[in-house]
Amino acid sequence: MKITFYPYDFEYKVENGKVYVYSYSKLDNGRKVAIKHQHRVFFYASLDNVNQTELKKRLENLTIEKKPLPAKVIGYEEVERELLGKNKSFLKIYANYPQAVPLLAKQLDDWGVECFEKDILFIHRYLRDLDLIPMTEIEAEGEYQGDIFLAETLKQKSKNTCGWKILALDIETYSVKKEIDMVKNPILMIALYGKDFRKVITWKKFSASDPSIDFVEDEKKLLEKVSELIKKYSPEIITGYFSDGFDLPYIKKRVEITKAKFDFELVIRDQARSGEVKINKLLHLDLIKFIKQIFGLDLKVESYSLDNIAEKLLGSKKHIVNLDKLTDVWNNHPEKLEEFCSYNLQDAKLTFELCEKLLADMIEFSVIIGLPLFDITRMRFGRLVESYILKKAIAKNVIAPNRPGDSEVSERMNESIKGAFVYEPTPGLYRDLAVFDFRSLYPTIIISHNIGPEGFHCSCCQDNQVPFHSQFWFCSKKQSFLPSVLKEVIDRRTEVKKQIKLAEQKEKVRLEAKSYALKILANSFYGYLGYYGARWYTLESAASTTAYARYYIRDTITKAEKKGFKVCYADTDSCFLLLGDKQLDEAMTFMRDINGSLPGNMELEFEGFFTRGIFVAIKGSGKSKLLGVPGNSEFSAGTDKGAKKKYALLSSEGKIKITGFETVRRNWSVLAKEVQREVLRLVLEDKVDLAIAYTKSVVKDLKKGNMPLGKLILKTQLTRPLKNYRVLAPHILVAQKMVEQGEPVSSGTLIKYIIVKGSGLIRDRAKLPHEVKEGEYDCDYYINHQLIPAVSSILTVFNYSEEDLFQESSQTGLGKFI
DNA sequence: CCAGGCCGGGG
DNA sequence: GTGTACGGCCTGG
Repeated sequence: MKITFYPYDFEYKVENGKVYVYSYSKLDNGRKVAIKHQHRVFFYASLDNVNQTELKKRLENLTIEKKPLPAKVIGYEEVERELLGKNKSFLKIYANYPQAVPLLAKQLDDWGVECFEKDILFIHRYLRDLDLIPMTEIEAEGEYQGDIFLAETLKQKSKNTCGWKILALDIETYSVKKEIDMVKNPILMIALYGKDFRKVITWKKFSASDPSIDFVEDEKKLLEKVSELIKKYSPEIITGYFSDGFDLPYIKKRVEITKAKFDFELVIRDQARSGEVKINKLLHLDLIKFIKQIFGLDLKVESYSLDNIAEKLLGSKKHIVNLDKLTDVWNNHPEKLEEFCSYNLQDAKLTFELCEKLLADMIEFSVIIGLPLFDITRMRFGRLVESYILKKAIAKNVIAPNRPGDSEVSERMNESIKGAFVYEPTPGLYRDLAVFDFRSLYPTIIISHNIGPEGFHCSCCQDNQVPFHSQFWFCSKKQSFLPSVLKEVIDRRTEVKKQIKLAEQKEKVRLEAKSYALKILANSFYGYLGYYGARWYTLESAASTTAYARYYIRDTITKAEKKGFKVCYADTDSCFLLLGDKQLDEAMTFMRDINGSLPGNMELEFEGFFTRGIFVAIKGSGKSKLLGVPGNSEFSAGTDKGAKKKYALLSSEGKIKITGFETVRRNWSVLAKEVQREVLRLVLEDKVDLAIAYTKSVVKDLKKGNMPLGKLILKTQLTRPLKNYRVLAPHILVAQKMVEQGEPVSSGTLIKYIIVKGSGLIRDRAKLPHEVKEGEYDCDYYINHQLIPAVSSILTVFNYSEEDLFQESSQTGLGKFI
C-alpha cells in the first residue's frame, strides 16, 4: 500500500544485522506514524597507489572487535568519483552498521589507504542519498507492521509542508541570589502554551483567578503532570527559549532526582558544549540558536534575551516581575504567586509566537539543505553551507574532501587574508550623491571567476592571474563544482524573486522565507572558503574573492573619475558619486557602461540618489580650532582623516539613513542619542545654524538642571560576578551599593546610574537613578562625556569647535544663531 | 600586544 | 552519534 507522510524526527536502529531509519512523521489526517526503511552504510577508500588485490583480500577478512557488534566490511564496489576537480577511482565500502565506519576507516588509514566520507552522520547520509526533504510530503510504498509502516520504497512527492502542532514550554525555578543550581533547586512551575492551549502547573497552593493555573502536590507530580499534558496534546514540535541550555536539561535532572515518571526520553548530546537536547520521537526546537546564528543577522540587537527578541520580532514584551522575589514569595507569601504564574505563561506564549513566526523560515532552510530541522536550527553558517554542498555533491558524483584535523585547524586559524577596500572620505557635507553597489558582489565574483579549490592552479590558465596575486589563477575553461553549486543558489533565488512578484499573499510569505534562506546561503560561501573547519577550505579562494572585489571597486572609481564624476566614498561593494553639474541619467549611463564590461553575472546596481551626505573626521584627528570660513555651500574639514563606515545620507524623499554613528550604543544616554540624531537631521537639511542653536539650547537646559533624569541614565552590563572586578568603574560601585541595599546583582545584570554633582572621582559620584534628586546631575559630566562626543565630530565639519558650543565665555559670534 | 579565559541564554 | 561550539570581549602577563 501507499501512504504520504511528513517526517519531523529521525533515528536509526540496527535490527538483525540490518540498519533501519525510523522517520517519525505526521500523516495527512493529523495522526503520527513511524516509517521504517532500510538503508546501506558505506564510505569510500581512495585507490591511488593502492594494491587492490591485497586491499580486497584484507577487507574480506577484516573484523574489528566492538561491543555489541564487531565492525565488518559486508561488500564493496569500484566506482569513479570526482575529488577536488580530479576524476579518480574509489572503492565504495559497505559496513555492517554506522558506528563501524570510523573503526574500519581508521584501520584502512593505518594501512595507508586514504578514506573519505567516513564521518557523515548516517541520517544525513540517508536523506541525501534518497534525496528526501524533512517536513515535506513524501510517499512510501510498503506495509504496516503493527504501528510501524515498513517502507519498501520512498520518494519525494512534493516540497509542500503541512500544518504543525507546536507546544512551547518554560520553567521557573527556586533560586537564591540568582544562583542556578539544578541539583539543589527544584522547579516551581512549568508553563505550556499552544494554539488553544495554555496551562501553568505549580505545586504550591494559593487562590488563583486564572483558570489555566493547575495545582499538584509536589515537584514530582508536577513533572508527571507535564508529561501527561504533553502526551495528551500530542504536538510534533516542542519549543523553548534556551531550552537546550536550561529548561530541558533542568527537567531531565529533576526527573532523575524526584524519580518522576516522565514519558519523554530527553537525550543530552554534547554536554561539553552548551548542549543539545533531543526529545525522542518529537522535534525539539530551541529558538535562540537559530535566531542567534542564522536568522538574527540583520536584527541589530544588543542581546538575544527573550525579552529583547520578542520585542523586536513580535512587538511584545515579557511581563515585568521581580524574579529575585520568587523564592521569597514561594516560601513566605504564596498568595502572591499568581503574578509569577502569569509571567511564566507569558514567556511560554512569546516563545510559542516566535516559533510560529519563524517556522516557515526554519523549514525553508531545511527544504533547501535537506537535513532534519533539529540539526538545521542548531547549525552555524559553516556547517549550513557545507551541508548544502554535500547534498549537491551526490548528483555531481563528487566526493567530499575530509575535514581538517586538529593540527590543520590550528594552522588555518593562524592564517588571514586581506579584506575589502574602503575609500577614505574627506570629512564634509556633500550634495547630490548617486550611490551604486554591486549586487551580491562576493558570490558573483566567485561564480564569474570560477573561484574554488578545484580550478585553482589548473594547468591550462596560468595567464588568468588574480589581481594583486600574480601567483594565483583559476581555470577559465571548465566550471568547477563549488562555483556551480553557488550559481545554482543564485539562480534559484532569482527565480524565487520572480515568483514573489506574481504570488498571492500566502504563498508570498513562504517564497520570502525561501529567498531569505537562499540569500544567507549565497552570502556564506565566501566565508566558507576561509572557514577553518571547511572541507573545501582554500584560503587562496577567499583571498582571490576579496582581491577581485578590491579590483572592481577601484576600477569603478577610476572610470567614474575619468568620466568627470568625483567619488567621495566607497566601501567593499558600493561607490558614492558626486553628480556635480551632471544629471542623474549621466550617472545611470555610466553604470550601464560598467555593466557592459563586467564578466559573468556581476552587476552594478543603482542604490539611490541622495541630496545630502555628511562624512565626519576620525576621532582624535579632528581639529578643535577654527580652520577658516566655509566657502560656499560645501564645507570641508581640509586635512582631517575621514572616518570610514560612518556617514549619514538624506534621500530625495527626505528620509535619513545613518550608518556607523554610535546612536545605538547602550552606554550612551538617551540624551546623547537624541541630540546626535537631531543634529544630523538638521545639518543634512542645511540647517546648520539651527543645529548649533539646538545644541546650545540643550547645553543651556542641562546647565539649568532642567533635563529629565530619564534621559541621563547610563547603563553598563556586568560581564562577570561582582567580586571578580578589581578596577572600580562607576557601574561597579553602583552595583556594590545595590548589593548593600539587598538587591542581588550578578553577571549579566544591567547597572543603571546617573553621575551627580560634587567633587572627587566620577565613580564616587555615580548614583542609582532613584536616589538622584531633580537637577542633582553633573551637567559638566554630561556635556563633556555625552554631548560633546555625540556631536562634535558632526559640527567640526562646519568649522565649529567645541569651545564655540560649550563654553559660555566663547566670543565667536554664535549669538546670531540664538 | 598577545595568549588564554570566560561568556552567552536561562531563574 | 559515521560530529565534539564559537566568536567576541576582557584580562593579566
